[in-house]
Amino acid sequence: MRQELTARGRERRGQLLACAARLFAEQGYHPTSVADIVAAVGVGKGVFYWYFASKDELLAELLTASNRSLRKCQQAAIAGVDDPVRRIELGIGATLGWFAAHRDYFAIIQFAAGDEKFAPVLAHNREVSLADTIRHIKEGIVDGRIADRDPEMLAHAIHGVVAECTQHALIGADMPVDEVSELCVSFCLDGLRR
Amino acid sequence: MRQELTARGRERRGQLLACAARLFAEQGYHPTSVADIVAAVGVGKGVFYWYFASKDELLAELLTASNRSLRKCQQAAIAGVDDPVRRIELGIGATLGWFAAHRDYFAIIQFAAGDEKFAPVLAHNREVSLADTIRHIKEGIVDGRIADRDPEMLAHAIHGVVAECTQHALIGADMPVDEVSELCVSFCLDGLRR
Amino acid sequence: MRQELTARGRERRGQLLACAARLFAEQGYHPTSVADIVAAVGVGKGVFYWYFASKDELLAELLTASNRSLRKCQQAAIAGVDDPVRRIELGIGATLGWFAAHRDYFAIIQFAAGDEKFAPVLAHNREVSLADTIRHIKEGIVDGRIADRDPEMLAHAIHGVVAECTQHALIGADMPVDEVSELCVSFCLDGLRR
Amino acid sequence: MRQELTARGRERRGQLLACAARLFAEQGYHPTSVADIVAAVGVGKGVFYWYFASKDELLAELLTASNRSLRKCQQAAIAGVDDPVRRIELGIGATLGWFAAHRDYFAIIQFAAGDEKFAPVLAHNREVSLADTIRHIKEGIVDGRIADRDPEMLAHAIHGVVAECTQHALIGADMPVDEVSELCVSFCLDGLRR
DNA sequence: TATGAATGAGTCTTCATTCAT
DNA sequence: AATGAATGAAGACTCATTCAT
Repeated sequence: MRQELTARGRERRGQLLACAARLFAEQGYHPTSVADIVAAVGVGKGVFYWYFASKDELLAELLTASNRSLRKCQQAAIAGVDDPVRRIELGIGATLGWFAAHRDYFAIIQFAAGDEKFAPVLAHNREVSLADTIRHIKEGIVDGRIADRDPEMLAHAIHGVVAECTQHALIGADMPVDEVSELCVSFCLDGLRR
Repeated sequence: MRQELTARGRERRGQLLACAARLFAEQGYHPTSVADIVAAVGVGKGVFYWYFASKDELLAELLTASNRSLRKCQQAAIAGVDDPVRRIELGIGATLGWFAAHRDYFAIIQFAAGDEKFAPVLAHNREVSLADTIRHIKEGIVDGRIADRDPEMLAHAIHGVVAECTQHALIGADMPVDEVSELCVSFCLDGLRR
Repeated sequence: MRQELTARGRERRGQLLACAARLFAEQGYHPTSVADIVAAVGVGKGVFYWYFASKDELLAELLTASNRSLRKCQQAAIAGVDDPVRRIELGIGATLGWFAAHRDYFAIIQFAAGDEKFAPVLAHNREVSLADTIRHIKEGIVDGRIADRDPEMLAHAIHGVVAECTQHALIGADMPVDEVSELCVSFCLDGLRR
Repeated sequence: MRQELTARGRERRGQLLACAARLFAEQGYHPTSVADIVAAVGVGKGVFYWYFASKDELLAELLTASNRSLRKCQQAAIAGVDDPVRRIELGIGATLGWFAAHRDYFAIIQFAAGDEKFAPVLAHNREVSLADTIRHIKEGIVDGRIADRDPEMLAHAIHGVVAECTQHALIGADMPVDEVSELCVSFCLDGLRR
């Protein structure tokens, strides 16, 4: 809505975003009312609508902002690494690390995935992330390091492993990132057998 | 609410359940009102509350019923099979097959997973299913057919692969079950490498 | 919204319509909240939306219903009269009589005329009424009883006279209908001069 | 609010007035927010309240200013004319001409006429204008040029004709002022008959 | 003078649930 | 078993107005 904000404005906006993220993660999106959010920040109701067009828009922004942050993290992790398999390993680690540091977002993303209205935004985010993984896989196949199967499906499989392990081991069981990461990596690279 | 239902009553209840499932899958849980459901069935609003204590309860029932059905399907698939690795393969195939035949439930389960109120029910369902997988994995480890790593994490990894591939390949891309199944199995068993 | 209503339902609907009309006339449309209306009827807020899709829709219905009533009155007045000039006279009288008996509607119609959203509905009502007047005028011209000028403009002029005199003499000054009617008729038929 | 304004101040005030008039005419009074007005002028919200005590006050000012302008126009038209009938003719023409040149105000006045809050202001404006017309009529009656009927009612009738024809022929159909004027005059002076 | 930010009462509307018949 | 009607708490959002700077 607003394009140019004063320093104070940017801060308020950030407060609202952060507060909303926390409340959404704690109580869920629908159970959290705009009134709850502004009360938590300690401002009037109008403030919310000065900075955001709607509650939905705020969530959408949370989604895109978190995705931006996650991708930045992933890309920093693989910067300068040539080996595609190694890039996959590092990407998995970066993703797990990011979620460990931003646990709130996991619940938010999971909610959004189950809602008709936000699924499209998430789908787009996922596409982008997937495309990266697919690229690494294709390079790996060319190099002969990765078995020659449908790269898209393989990418999905990796994402599935990471998502599930994030939820169970990081969010649920609070295991150390490295350990979880190692398990995901070894499962993805070597599978069950031996 | 009712314990004993007439034949007609059981049918009504079934209609409501089926109609609700369809509408929840199409439009989402919250966007579907009780009024929508009874209108779709063509009955008055009171009927709904004759058979269900609340809208939430109906969803919970949908969740447990679908889980019961899925498990039955999985168990039928592995009945009489001794090889644990083979049991895992068959379980994956059965799961994918079930979702292919009950696509509506995928959306419903996904919604429930993102909702504070229903996550517990799902978590329980998942526990049960996981326990099965873990058992197979442990046997496989004892047999020396499966690498000796944390069986719980491995089970989660498998579930993640199946969930993601269900969503992408079955629901999204409408690929044939066998093909998807084969890919999931080979990924889980052999991993990416070679 | 509802199509089939029980007797009780029809009554409620009528109460809401009548109450709303009174309040709109007394305080204006915008200053009257849905809460005011249901409170005046003594029912819960949901009842309003059981019978009407929105506050706007209720007003629209008030507008069309009142128009229907007015037209019925006008047509009853001229039924069986052949002389077009006489029909104009009788139509003017019927219109004034109707407004005298339904003073509330005058304010409502006047409000609606000034609102972008309802002007179209009114415009349509006016078209219909105008068409009648034009027909009479044309017949009068053919008969040689009425001067041969643009019938549409003449019809508008008559409507203007009636509207203004309704507002001033009936609503404002509470003059007897017959007297006002006579003045309108003589003005329209004979003009100012002598 | 302010009594003495700088040149720049007067200009700003004028901009706000003009912009508001345009927006009110285009979208209606209530649908136009103060935010819309200041955005259209390109200033901050505070500016509005520097020059006007409230949105209502701005509209009231628009109403009185437009009335002042209209009256000036009418009086210029009849200046130095003795014949009362001729003065009526000229007044009608001047009124139609003014509205043709200030179409925006028609919608604004029409809105105000239907609003409890502004009707009084308009009523007063109308009184003044009516008084003029009544004076001409009375003189005409004394002269024997105008039939001896209630001058107030006659004045209202004339105003009704002019209002309706303004709306229909000028605003709606965009007919040339002279033509509309001639029709109004002939209707008012001669009526329908012959 | 001017601005961006803040206020908060007030509005419409939805909907799960209950009730009288 | 079933219905149409009723309830009312709760929610998102608007906007005229005010304030700190």
